[in-house]
Amino acid sequence: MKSLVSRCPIEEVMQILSGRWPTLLIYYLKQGTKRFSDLRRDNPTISHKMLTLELRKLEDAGIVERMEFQGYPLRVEYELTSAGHRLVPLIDALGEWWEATAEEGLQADTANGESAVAKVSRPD
Amino acid sequence: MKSLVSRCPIEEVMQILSGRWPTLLIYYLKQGTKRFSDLRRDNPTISHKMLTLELRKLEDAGIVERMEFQGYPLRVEYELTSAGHRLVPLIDALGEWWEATAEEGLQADTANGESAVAKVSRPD
DNA sequence: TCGTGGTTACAAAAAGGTGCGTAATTTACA
DNA sequence: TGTAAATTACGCACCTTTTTGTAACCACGA
Repeated sequence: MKSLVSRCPIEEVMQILSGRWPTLLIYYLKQGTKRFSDLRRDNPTISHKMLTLELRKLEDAGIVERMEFQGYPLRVEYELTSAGHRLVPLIDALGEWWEATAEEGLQADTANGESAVAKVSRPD
Repeated sequence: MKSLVSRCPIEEVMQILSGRWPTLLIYYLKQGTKRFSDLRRDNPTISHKMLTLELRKLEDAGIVERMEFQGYPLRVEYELTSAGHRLVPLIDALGEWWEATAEEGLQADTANGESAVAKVSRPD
């Protein structure tokens, strides 16, 4: 699933953050340490399997730390690493950008139609 | 496209930026106006289908503007909207965060509050 | 038996690739 | 003079690949 042989750091981050779950999980984890079952409650639509996969991915990326405590039943806690915490404001900024964009976008400059804007092509 | 009924702006942005192409296309488009065929040359591994789909998505999101010039053969140019330009530094910040993280991540740290509890690593 | 965190096998769904068709004009060529 | 080919930016149908969901199973002790 990962070669991560990309020369571009942006490609690499997006490989990690892409999809519905990563940013959502980070969102919940920034509230503090969470157990596996907490995260499932926070986000009831994620499947058991996806949650483990996504957490593993975030762990591998150094965003989340997994702590396993022996005991019965088994207890595992997840929390953001310091890198994970530094990521949070960047993600938030994207959300804010989107909100701002959505507002301005209400007066849709996308005056679509069959005939597009009359732009004249230069002779070439 | 999708319902986009998400209450969370972050979920919405990620829906747009997720995947290999959106940030890559934005990257090339920040260099200036590009034609469809330019973008294919910039990124030879994207299929024409994907390119149209992704461009349409970015257009719908208000990130890219599509300009169609009549003439034969048809000519279409794409460029970032002002919102698109404002997005660029946010994406760049993610890339920088990743680079910084990758460096420090070589010694996978735990700069968080240390619980004295034993931490057990997963078998694998 | 239940509950925790996790794995695996199989099935369904989504994403993506390939290749053909199309428009309106110009050029290529017999 | 007739016509076939090429051009650009796609849409569409079909098929493969990847991702995700479902469900069953595991360990352990209360």
